[in-house]
Amino acid sequence: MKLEQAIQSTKFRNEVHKAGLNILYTAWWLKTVMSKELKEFGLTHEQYNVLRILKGKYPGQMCVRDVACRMIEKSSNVPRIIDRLELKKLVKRTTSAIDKRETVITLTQAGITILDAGTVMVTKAMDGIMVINNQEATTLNRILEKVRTTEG
Amino acid sequence: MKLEQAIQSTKFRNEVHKAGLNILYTAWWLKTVMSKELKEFGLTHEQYNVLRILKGKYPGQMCVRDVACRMIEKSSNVPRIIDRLELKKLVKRTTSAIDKRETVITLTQAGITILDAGTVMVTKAMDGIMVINNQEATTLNRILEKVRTTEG
DNA sequence: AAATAATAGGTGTATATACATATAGTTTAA
DNA sequence: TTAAACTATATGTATATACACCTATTATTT
Repeated sequence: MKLEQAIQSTKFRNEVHKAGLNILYTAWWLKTVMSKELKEFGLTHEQYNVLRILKGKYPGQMCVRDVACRMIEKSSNVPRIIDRLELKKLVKRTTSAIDKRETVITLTQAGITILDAGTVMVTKAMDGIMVINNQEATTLNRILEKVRTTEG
Repeated sequence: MKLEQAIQSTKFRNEVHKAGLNILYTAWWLKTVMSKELKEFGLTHEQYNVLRILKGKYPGQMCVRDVACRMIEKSSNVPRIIDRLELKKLVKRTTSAIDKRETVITLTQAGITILDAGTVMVTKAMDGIMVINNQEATTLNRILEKVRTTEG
């Protein structure tokens, strides 16, 4: 669907302004698709991301801060997302012996199982809907990173 | 900042997968920049969007449904966003005389004033940070719309 | 005309974001 | 070595998202 139809507007200051709205809308759309796939596993998009990050070091562990700095949305409240994962017994929390300030998060077997199942679905869905070729993706990545040039 | 640094990961299935994450991260980044600009006006990003949508028909009015279908994030709970705008006296709610189910929303003078001031700041910020040229923006728009081909 | 369906908006609940503050533990420096 | 600064995590609050459900009103059907 064209952006004009999606937000019922044709008034953009210029192509750059339109690109900003297009990025926001496409991100919302992607998140919605992912969330729908994850629903059958009782996972939210954000819970899934935390599990995926933890898997990156599995069977090693990560502290809350390590998870947080790998999140796409930097303002995510990781302790609270972990609360919910812990309730569902998908992760375990322990206090680090080396630095008692740190909380060490461990993926449980149930966590691995549900993550792998979710990943199959999400990957299939993404490959099915993001119908752009490799060259287009490379161009997209280049321009998005140029958009963020002034970052930080 | 490169995506790899931003989310401290270099493992992407392919360029398309990376593009998906890049879209999500860039969207979060854009929203963060906008929200910071709007903070001095006591507006959230979403409240600002509702005001902007209402301005599109000003001095005409819009019902809640008309606002909702123009929102970038379609799952936004518009009645509740309007609750907050009404508390700040930036909009007024009245029941439509023609169809008593409809709630008609009107921008107040205070709403127009704060919206215009916010727009100056947001526009300046966006023009300052989105340093891509017209051709790049056009390419970006074309690819993003191709990404969403399967939508609906 | 009465019953049924459809629609608009509001409300409840769980989760997440955004940000401020609190608390415990660690490091540094006077 | 004690005080001060810093760090990691948790917690509190307001707002938003996502989605289900309720109520009032309007449209449709029989």
